[in-house]
Amino acid sequence: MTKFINQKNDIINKLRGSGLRPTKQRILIAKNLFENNRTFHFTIDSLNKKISKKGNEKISLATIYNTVEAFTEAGYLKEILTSKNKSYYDTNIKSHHHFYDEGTKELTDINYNQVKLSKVPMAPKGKKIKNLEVVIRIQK
Amino acid sequence: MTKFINQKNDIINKLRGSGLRPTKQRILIAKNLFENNRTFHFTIDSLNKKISKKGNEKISLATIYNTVEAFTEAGYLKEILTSKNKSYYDTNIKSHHHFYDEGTKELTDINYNQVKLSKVPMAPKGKKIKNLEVVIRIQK
DNA sequence: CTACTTGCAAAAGGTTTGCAACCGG
DNA sequence: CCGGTTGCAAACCTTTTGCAAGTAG
Repeated sequence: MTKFINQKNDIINKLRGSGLRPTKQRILIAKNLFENNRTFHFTIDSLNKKISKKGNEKISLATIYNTVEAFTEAGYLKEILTSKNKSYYDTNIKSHHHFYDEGTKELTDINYNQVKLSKVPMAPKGKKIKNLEVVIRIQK
Repeated sequence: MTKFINQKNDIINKLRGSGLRPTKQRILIAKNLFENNRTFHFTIDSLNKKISKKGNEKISLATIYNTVEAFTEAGYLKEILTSKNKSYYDTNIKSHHHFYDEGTKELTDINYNQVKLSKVPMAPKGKKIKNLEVVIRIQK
Protein backbone atom coordinates (compact mmCIF):
# COMPACT_ATOMS: atom_id res chain seq x y z
CA MET A 1 0.00 0.00 0.00
CA THR A 2 2.65 2.47 1.06
CA LYS A 3 4.77 1.08 -1.69
CA PHE A 4 2.02 1.70 -4.20
CA ILE A 5 1.54 5.28 -3.14
CA ASN A 6 5.24 5.97 -3.36
CA GLN A 7 5.46 4.51 -6.80
CA LYS A 8 2.64 6.73 -7.96
CA ASN A 9 4.30 9.74 -6.39
CA ASP A 10 7.53 8.87 -8.10
CA ILE A 11 5.77 8.89 -11.41
CA ILE A 12 4.07 12.19 -10.69
CA ASN A 13 7.34 13.79 -9.73
CA LYS A 14 9.05 12.38 -12.79
CA LEU A 15 6.39 13.93 -15.00
CA ARG A 16 6.43 17.26 -13.20
CA GLY A 17 10.18 17.36 -13.50
CA SER A 18 9.81 17.46 -17.28
CA GLY A 19 7.02 19.99 -17.34
CA LEU A 20 4.41 17.35 -18.09
CA ARG A 21 1.14 17.64 -16.19
CA PRO A 22 0.48 14.38 -14.41
CA THR A 23 -2.85 13.55 -16.02
CA LYS A 24 -4.72 10.33 -15.46
CA GLN A 25 -3.68 9.06 -18.89
CA ARG A 26 0.00 9.87 -18.56
CA ILE A 27 0.18 8.24 -15.16
CA LEU A 28 -1.46 5.10 -16.47
CA ILE A 29 0.87 4.94 -19.44
CA ALA A 30 3.92 5.57 -17.26
CA LYS A 31 2.87 2.75 -14.92
CA ASN A 32 2.71 0.38 -17.83
CA LEU A 33 6.12 1.39 -19.07
CA PHE A 34 8.13 1.80 -15.91
CA GLU A 35 6.39 -0.05 -13.10
CA ASN A 36 8.78 -2.94 -12.80
CA ASN A 37 12.47 -2.82 -13.43
CA ARG A 38 12.38 -4.93 -16.54
CA THR A 39 13.04 -3.03 -19.76
CA PHE A 40 11.39 -4.00 -23.03
CA HIS A 41 10.67 -3.04 -26.64
CA PHE A 42 7.21 -1.94 -27.70
CA THR A 43 5.14 -0.27 -30.39
CA ILE A 44 2.23 2.12 -30.03
CA ASP A 45 -0.09 -0.71 -30.88
CA SER A 46 1.35 -3.20 -28.40
CA LEU A 47 1.31 -0.59 -25.65
CA ASN A 48 -2.28 0.25 -26.42
CA LYS A 49 -3.29 -3.41 -26.25
CA LYS A 50 -1.36 -3.96 -23.06
CA ILE A 51 -3.18 -1.10 -21.38
CA SER A 52 -6.68 -1.97 -22.51
CA LYS A 53 -6.23 -5.66 -21.80
CA LYS A 54 -5.91 -4.87 -18.11
CA GLY A 55 -9.46 -3.55 -18.00
CA ASN A 56 -8.36 0.05 -17.67
CA GLU A 57 -10.37 2.81 -19.20
CA LYS A 58 -9.49 3.03 -22.84
CA ILE A 59 -7.00 5.76 -23.75
CA SER A 60 -7.33 7.42 -27.12
CA LEU A 61 -4.70 6.37 -29.64
CA ALA A 62 -3.84 10.01 -30.31
CA THR A 63 -3.08 10.44 -26.63
CA ILE A 64 -0.83 7.41 -26.61
CA TYR A 65 1.05 8.82 -29.58
CA ASN A 66 1.35 12.20 -27.86
CA THR A 67 2.48 10.72 -24.60
CA VAL A 68 5.06 8.35 -26.03
CA GLU A 69 6.50 11.21 -28.04
CA ALA A 70 6.61 13.42 -24.96
CA PHE A 71 8.29 10.67 -22.93
CA THR A 72 10.83 10.18 -25.69
CA GLU A 73 11.65 13.87 -25.75
CA ALA A 74 11.91 13.88 -21.99
CA GLY A 75 14.45 11.05 -22.25
CA TYR A 76 12.34 8.34 -20.60
CA LEU A 77 12.20 6.29 -23.77
CA LYS A 78 14.45 5.71 -26.74
CA GLU A 79 13.24 5.25 -30.26
CA ILE A 80 14.63 2.11 -31.83
CA LEU A 81 16.17 2.23 -35.29
CA THR A 82 14.59 -0.39 -37.51
CA SER A 83 13.73 -1.02 -41.13
CA LYS A 84 10.06 -1.60 -40.40
CA ASN A 85 7.54 1.06 -41.22
CA LYS A 86 6.35 1.35 -37.70
CA SER A 87 7.88 3.04 -34.68
CA TYR A 88 9.53 0.88 -32.03
CA TYR A 89 10.50 2.12 -28.60
CA ASP A 90 12.77 0.82 -25.90
CA THR A 91 12.30 1.46 -22.19
CA ASN A 92 16.03 0.83 -21.82
CA ILE A 93 17.56 4.22 -22.49
CA LYS A 94 21.16 3.28 -21.74
CA SER A 95 23.66 2.51 -24.50
CA HIS A 96 23.24 -1.09 -25.46
CA HIS A 97 23.61 -3.28 -28.49
CA HIS A 98 21.45 -5.36 -30.76
CA PHE A 99 21.45 -8.25 -33.14
CA TYR A 100 19.33 -7.45 -36.17
CA ASP A 101 18.05 -10.45 -38.06
CA GLU A 102 17.67 -9.47 -41.70
CA GLY A 103 15.37 -12.38 -42.41
CA THR A 104 12.83 -11.86 -39.66
CA LYS A 105 13.69 -8.19 -39.11
CA GLU A 106 13.79 -8.87 -35.37
CA LEU A 107 15.97 -6.99 -32.92
CA THR A 108 17.34 -8.72 -29.85
CA ASP A 109 19.48 -7.28 -27.11
CA ILE A 110 23.15 -8.03 -26.71
CA ASN A 111 24.56 -8.02 -23.25
CA TYR A 112 26.42 -4.75 -22.82
CA ASN A 113 29.79 -6.16 -21.87
CA GLN A 114 29.89 -8.48 -24.88
CA VAL A 115 30.97 -5.56 -27.02
CA LYS A 116 33.97 -3.29 -26.63
CA LEU A 117 35.03 -0.38 -28.78
CA SER A 118 38.65 0.69 -28.90
CA LYS A 119 38.25 3.70 -31.16
CA VAL A 120 35.39 6.16 -31.48
CA PRO A 121 35.27 9.36 -33.58
CA MET A 122 34.60 12.85 -32.27
CA ALA A 123 31.10 14.23 -32.67
CA PRO A 124 30.61 16.74 -35.50
CA LYS A 125 31.08 20.38 -34.54
CA GLY A 126 28.38 21.69 -32.25
CA LYS A 127 27.07 18.24 -31.35
CA LYS A 128 27.59 15.93 -28.44
CA ILE A 129 27.63 12.15 -28.33
CA LYS A 130 24.58 10.99 -26.47
CA ASN A 131 25.04 7.29 -26.75
CA LEU A 132 26.40 4.62 -28.95
CA GLU A 133 25.00 1.37 -30.16
CA VAL A 134 26.32 -1.45 -32.21
CA VAL A 135 23.97 -3.26 -34.55
CA ILE A 136 25.15 -6.64 -35.74
CA ARG A 137 23.27 -7.80 -38.79
CA ILE A 138 22.81 -11.53 -38.84
CA GLN A 139 21.26 -14.03 -41.21
CA LYS A 140 20.87 -17.79 -41.59
CA MET B 1 30.47 5.06 -76.48
CA THR B 2 32.25 1.77 -75.90
CA LYS B 3 32.33 2.71 -72.27
CA PHE B 4 28.58 3.22 -72.28
CA ILE B 5 27.91 -0.13 -73.89
CA ASN B 6 30.12 -1.89 -71.41
CA GLN B 7 28.42 -0.25 -68.51
CA LYS B 8 25.07 -1.38 -69.78
CA ASN B 9 26.37 -4.89 -70.28
CA ASP B 10 27.75 -4.89 -66.79
CA ILE B 11 24.32 -4.05 -65.47
CA ILE B 12 22.68 -6.73 -67.55
CA ASN B 13 25.14 -9.33 -66.36
CA LYS B 14 24.72 -8.23 -62.80
CA LEU B 15 20.97 -8.70 -63.07
CA ARG B 16 21.23 -12.03 -64.84
CA GLY B 17 23.61 -13.22 -62.17
CA SER B 18 20.84 -12.86 -59.62
CA GLY B 19 18.12 -14.41 -61.72
CA LEU B 20 16.58 -11.06 -62.51
CA ARG B 21 15.47 -10.54 -66.09
CA PRO B 22 17.11 -7.40 -67.41
CA THR B 23 13.98 -5.47 -68.26
CA LYS B 24 13.97 -1.88 -69.46
CA GLN B 25 12.78 -0.67 -66.05
CA ARG B 26 15.34 -2.58 -64.00
CA ILE B 27 18.18 -1.39 -66.20
CA LEU B 28 17.08 2.21 -65.89
CA ILE B 29 16.79 1.93 -62.12
CA ALA B 30 20.16 0.22 -61.86
CA LYS B 31 21.79 2.97 -63.89
CA ASN B 32 20.44 5.56 -61.53
CA LEU B 33 21.71 3.67 -58.52
CA PHE B 34 25.06 2.37 -59.63
CA GLU B 35 26.25 4.39 -62.61
CA ASN B 36 28.94 6.39 -60.90
CA ASN B 37 31.06 5.20 -58.04
CA ARG B 38 29.57 7.51 -55.49
CA THR B 39 27.35 5.81 -52.91
CA PHE B 40 24.33 7.53 -51.40
CA HIS B 41 21.17 7.18 -49.30
CA PHE B 42 17.74 7.31 -50.90
CA THR B 43 14.04 6.62 -50.46
CA ILE B 44 11.57 5.18 -52.96
CA ASP B 45 10.20 8.66 -53.45
CA SER B 46 13.55 10.36 -54.02
CA LEU B 47 14.59 7.64 -56.45
CA ASN B 48 11.34 7.99 -58.33
CA LYS B 49 11.78 11.75 -58.61
CA LYS B 50 15.40 11.39 -59.67
CA ILE B 51 14.40 9.07 -62.49
CA SER B 52 11.48 11.06 -63.81
CA LYS B 53 13.33 14.37 -63.55
CA LYS B 54 15.75 13.18 -66.22
CA GLY B 55 12.97 12.99 -68.77
CA ASN B 56 12.92 9.22 -68.78
CA GLU B 57 9.71 7.33 -69.31
CA LYS B 58 7.87 7.19 -66.05
CA ILE B 59 8.22 3.94 -64.14
CA SER B 60 5.27 2.78 -62.07
CA LEU B 61 5.76 3.20 -58.33
CA ALA B 62 4.89 -0.43 -57.77
CA THR B 63 7.71 -1.42 -60.07
CA ILE B 64 10.16 0.77 -58.22
CA TYR B 65 9.11 -0.87 -54.97
CA ASN B 66 9.48 -4.32 -56.51
CA THR B 67 12.84 -3.56 -58.02
CA VAL B 68 14.37 -1.96 -54.96
CA GLU B 69 13.24 -4.92 -52.91
CA ALA B 70 14.70 -7.33 -55.44
CA PHE B 71 18.00 -5.42 -55.49
CA THR B 72 18.09 -5.47 -51.71
CA GLU B 73 17.56 -9.21 -51.62
CA ALA B 74 20.22 -9.66 -54.27
CA GLY B 75 22.61 -7.74 -52.02
CA TYR B 76 23.02 -4.68 -54.26
CA LEU B 77 21.42 -2.38 -51.71
CA LYS B 78 21.20 -2.25 -47.95
CA GLU B 79 18.18 -1.10 -46.04
CA ILE B 80 19.03 1.62 -43.53
CA LEU B 81 17.81 1.42 -39.97
CA THR B 82 16.05 4.64 -39.02
CA SER B 83 13.30 5.92 -36.79
CA LYS B 84 11.36 7.46 -39.64
CA ASN B 85 8.31 5.71 -40.96
CA LYS B 86 9.65 5.43 -44.41
CA SER B 87 12.21 3.06 -45.91
CA TYR B 88 15.71 4.34 -46.56
CA TYR B 89 18.29 2.53 -48.64
CA ASP B 90 22.02 2.81 -49.01
CA THR B 91 23.94 2.02 -52.17
CA ASN B 92 26.97 1.43 -49.95
CA ILE B 93 26.60 -2.21 -48.94
CA LYS B 94 29.87 -2.53 -47.03
CA SER B 95 29.95 -2.36 -43.24
CA HIS B 96 30.13 1.26 -42.28
CA HIS B 97 29.08 3.51 -39.46
CA HIS B 98 26.73 6.41 -38.92
CA PHE B 99 26.08 9.41 -36.78
CA TYR B 100 22.40 9.67 -36.03
CA ASP B 101 21.18 13.13 -35.07
CA GLU B 102 18.24 12.76 -32.73
CA GLY B 103 17.10 16.29 -33.35
CA THR B 104 16.96 16.27 -37.13
CA LYS B 105 16.78 12.46 -37.42
CA GLU B 106 19.51 12.64 -40.06
CA LEU B 107 22.05 9.91 -40.70
CA THR B 108 25.54 10.75 -41.87
CA ASP B 109 28.37 8.40 -42.71
CA ILE B 110 31.39 7.89 -40.51
CA ASN B 111 34.64 7.02 -42.18
CA TYR B 112 35.16 3.31 -41.67
CA ASN B 113 38.56 3.46 -40.01
CA GLN B 114 37.38 5.99 -37.43
CA VAL B 115 35.82 3.15 -35.45
CA LYS B 116 37.46 0.05 -34.06
CA LEU B 117 35.89 -2.77 -32.11
CA SER B 118 37.97 -4.88 -29.80
CA LYS B 119 35.30 -7.32 -28.73
CA VAL B 120 32.35 -8.73 -30.64
CA PRO B 121 29.91 -11.45 -29.55
CA MET B 122 29.23 -14.71 -31.39
CA ALA B 123 26.13 -14.85 -33.55
CA PRO B 124 23.15 -16.72 -32.06
CA LYS B 125 22.97 -20.43 -32.88
CA GLY B 126 22.22 -21.10 -36.54
CA LYS B 127 22.96 -17.54 -37.65
CA LYS B 128 25.95 -15.87 -39.19
CA ILE B 129 27.20 -12.33 -38.79
CA LYS B 130 26.67 -10.51 -42.05
CA ASN B 131 27.94 -7.12 -41.07
CA LEU B 132 28.27 -4.78 -38.20
CA GLU B 133 27.54 -1.16 -37.85
CA VAL B 134 27.95 1.37 -35.12
CA VAL B 135 25.35 4.08 -34.68
CA ILE B 136 26.46 7.06 -32.62
CA ARG B 137 23.52 9.10 -31.43
CA ILE B 138 24.32 12.78 -31.25
CA GLN B 139 22.47 15.90 -30.22
CA LYS B 140 23.13 19.61 -29.75
C1' DC C 1 4.48 -19.78 -76.06
C1' DT C 2 5.04 -19.22 -71.06
C1' DA C 3 6.52 -17.44 -67.07
C1' DC C 4 8.08 -13.43 -65.30
C1' DT C 5 7.14 -8.31 -65.08
C1' DT C 6 4.82 -4.18 -65.25
C1' DG C 7 1.17 -0.68 -64.42
C1' DC C 8 -2.86 0.84 -62.37
C1' DA C 9 -6.01 1.66 -58.93
C1' DA C 10 -7.76 0.31 -54.75
C1' DA C 11 -6.85 -1.07 -50.08
C1' DA C 12 -4.23 -1.34 -46.11
C1' DG C 13 -1.64 0.19 -42.10
C1' DG C 14 0.51 3.56 -39.26
C1' DT C 15 0.73 8.33 -38.01
C1' DT C 16 -0.82 13.14 -37.91
C1' DT C 17 -4.10 16.82 -37.66
C1' DG C 18 -7.96 20.02 -36.38
C1' DC C 19 -10.99 21.17 -33.23
C1' DA C 20 -14.38 20.95 -29.55
C1' DA C 21 -14.78 19.29 -24.92
C1' DC C 22 -12.37 18.46 -20.67
C1' DC C 23 -9.61 19.05 -16.54
C1' DG C 24 -5.44 20.17 -13.49
C1' DG C 25 -3.47 23.82 -10.88
C1' DC D 1 -10.79 30.49 -14.89
C1' DC D 2 -6.82 29.48 -18.24
C1' DG D 3 -3.96 26.95 -20.87
C1' DG D 4 -2.47 22.43 -21.39
C1' DT D 5 -4.62 17.77 -22.67
C1' DT D 6 -7.64 14.51 -24.47
C1' DG D 7 -10.72 12.13 -27.80
C1' DC D 8 -12.58 11.51 -32.19
C1' DA D 9 -12.74 11.23 -36.96
C1' DA D 10 -10.92 12.62 -41.05
C1' DA D 11 -6.86 13.25 -43.61
C1' DC D 12 -2.28 11.84 -44.94
C1' DC D 13 1.53 9.14 -46.56
C1' DT D 14 3.94 5.15 -47.58
C1' DT D 15 3.58 0.52 -48.80
C1' DT D 16 1.06 -3.60 -50.40
C1' DT D 17 -2.13 -6.12 -53.26
C1' DG D 18 -4.86 -8.09 -57.16
C1' DC D 19 -5.23 -8.56 -61.66
C1' DA D 20 -5.11 -7.65 -66.60
C1' DA D 21 -1.86 -6.50 -70.17
C1' DG D 22 2.91 -6.59 -71.78
C1' DT D 23 7.44 -8.71 -72.82
C1' DA D 24 11.96 -11.36 -72.51
C1' DG D 25 13.85 -15.70 -73.68
